Amino acid sequence: MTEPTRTDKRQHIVETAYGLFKRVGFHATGIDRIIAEADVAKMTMYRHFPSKDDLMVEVLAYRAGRFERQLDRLAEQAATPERKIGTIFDWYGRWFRSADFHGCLFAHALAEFGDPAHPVFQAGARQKNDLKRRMRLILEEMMPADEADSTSAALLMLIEGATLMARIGQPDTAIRDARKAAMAILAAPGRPQ
Amino acid sequence: MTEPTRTDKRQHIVETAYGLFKRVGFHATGIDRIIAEADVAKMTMYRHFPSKDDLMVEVLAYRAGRFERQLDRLAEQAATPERKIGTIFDWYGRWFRSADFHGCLFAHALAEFGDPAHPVFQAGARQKNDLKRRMRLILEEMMPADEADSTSAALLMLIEGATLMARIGQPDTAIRDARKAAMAILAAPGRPQ
DNA sequence: ACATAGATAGACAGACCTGTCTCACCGCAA
DNA sequence: TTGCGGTGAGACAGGTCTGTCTATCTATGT
Repeated sequence: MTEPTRTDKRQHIVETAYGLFKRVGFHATGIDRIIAEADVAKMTMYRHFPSKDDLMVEVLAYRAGRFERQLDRLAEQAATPERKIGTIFDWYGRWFRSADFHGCLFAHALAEFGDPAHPVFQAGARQKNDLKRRMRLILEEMMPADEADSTSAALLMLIEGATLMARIGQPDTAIRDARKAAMAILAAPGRPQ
Repeated sequence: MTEPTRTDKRQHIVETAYGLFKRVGFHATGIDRIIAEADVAKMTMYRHFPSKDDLMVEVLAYRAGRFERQLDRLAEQAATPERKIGTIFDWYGRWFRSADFHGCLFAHALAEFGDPAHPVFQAGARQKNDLKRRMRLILEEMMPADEADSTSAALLMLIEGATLMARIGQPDTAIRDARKAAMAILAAPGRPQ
């Protein structure tokens, strides 16, 4: 606790920017609005983050970390691989129904920044690859590695598609249909254990 | 052919803007850049489109129309419902591999415009609902209506997720895994015909 | 009490945004 | 040749963008 204020302010800026990027968008959110809502000086923000790009990357990293920790906690409560996958779909179902659901910030980052070399694009892509890897590792407990790879890809696609469908109006049917499809994929022939 | 120039210019502006929105993004593309690339006067653009919002909606409508016509043409060449669904996945596979693939413009519109009341958001949502309906009508030829509804939702999710995965670097595995998952869903138990 | 170091508020610069307006130009009819 | 409707280019207005800078305030150590 040598410099509590510095850390608090930094985190406060990140969380405020997160809320704005989520609700308004990356390009559509200006620095002035972030500092006004966070109630900090512009120089305070620019001391912590050299540019808006850096702030966006930091917001995405913060969000990704929180997401990973929540899934870790849920996974350790689940006994079987099937249940671990189930808890991920559970998480998404609750998220879709939450009051401040505005779609996936990482998908939005990929949409707004078309250049694959841009750090914001890469931060978005990283979270998708991380989630796929998480599911692949779970699936490798119950199927061969190559099958786990393609199956984790399919589950990720269902999740991303469901997030988009939830965004355009049907959160309940989106998670229900995604879960149903996931069950069908996991019970696919060739691995009828 | 009473006013060929007017129509040509209008269409030329739409197509130029389409390329820029696709490559650069909606917010990141300025009016000045559109008119420069289309080589028209600013007033010419504003005579055809009262605002940038109107232009964006028109671009999305143009793109949606072209997409629908392509799928119509492919569908009428396919005999069975399974093959009709297959041609849709074929179309996406070719698109993912095309040189100017930059992800789904409709999904990007949803990402950039968070307000569901915004006409650009609605144009994006409309294309997703239209594609789901198209697949639902095909599926109703081979399964009960309620099942066709949830199955078409699942297929749409796979397609949207595959588009996202193709965007972050694996177009070939994305379409292959999506198609494999789609087969598993269509062959799901309870309808083993 | 005083010095110092860091944080703050807000003005400012320069670029870019959307959208408007003016004025020159061009083809065509009489 | 003269008049006219429509199109062209580009200046302009007013606002917003990111990022910098300066001057003031605050807190702390001695």
